[in-house]
Amino acid sequence: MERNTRQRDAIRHVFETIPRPLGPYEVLTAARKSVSGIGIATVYRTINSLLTAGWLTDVLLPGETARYERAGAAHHHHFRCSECDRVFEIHGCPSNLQELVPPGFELVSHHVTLFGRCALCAAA
Amino acid sequence: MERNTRQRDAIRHVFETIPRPLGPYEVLTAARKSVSGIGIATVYRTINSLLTAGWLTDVLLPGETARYERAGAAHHHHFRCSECDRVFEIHGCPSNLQELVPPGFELVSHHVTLFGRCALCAAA
DNA sequence: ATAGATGCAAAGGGTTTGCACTTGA
DNA sequence: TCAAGTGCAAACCCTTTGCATCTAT
Repeated sequence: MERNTRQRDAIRHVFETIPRPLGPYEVLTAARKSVSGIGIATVYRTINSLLTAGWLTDVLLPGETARYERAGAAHHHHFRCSECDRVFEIHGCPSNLQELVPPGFELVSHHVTLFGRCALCAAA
Repeated sequence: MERNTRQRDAIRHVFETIPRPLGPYEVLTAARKSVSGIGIATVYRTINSLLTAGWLTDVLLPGETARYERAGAAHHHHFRCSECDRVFEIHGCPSNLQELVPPGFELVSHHVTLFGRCALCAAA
């Protein structure tokens, strides 16, 4: 991540503009609006640099390929709408995780995903 | 899943014998002990039939490929040891999940994975 | 000028599928 | 017997990599 290129600007712009976790092909499609010839390999390479640089974090939902979002937000989890497939941030954590840990086990971190219908889909 | 074959017996036997979530290649390796010529395609096809039949369920951990275990156990979650990579069942659920759900959203199900060190690795 | 970045295509993992052969009922 | 099941290889999807070319600096 040493040079500024049109491609990297475009990819960063995508993440700065769309406020939800994005997969590589979503990033590609959005970035092509600024740099039409950009390739998927560049998207992957840039995502990986931005991860290493701490500018992005990965959002790993069970059974799905990785999505990415801007790093820096407070610790949070995700709600995935099974109707529209969008992923939303949720704030706060389950309170009694330590109680679930078997004796002798050491809890380091946790991952929570909620599934259901988002407000828009539930209203419809 | 209409006929009983040596291959299917072997695969069912693997799941009945090894009491933890297994990936397709782990199943292949274990099944080859009974049926040496069994192929990976048969493992995948059989796993998918057993899923459909409700005899297996999938265990999806964030950022990993699917594992499978015998269906029928009570609702549970998993603890993954980051040292030995084994996956353990944990019992009980976080109690206040509903409080995390944004207004208007409808919670249908949830997924929790805990990470850390298992009792054996923590003791070492 | 030149090392870093890009685009393409090929190569890798994991999973599925087409097809001829085998086998359980 | 003969349709269901199997094994192999090819095909797919997602991701990474090799390489010739391009481009910020």
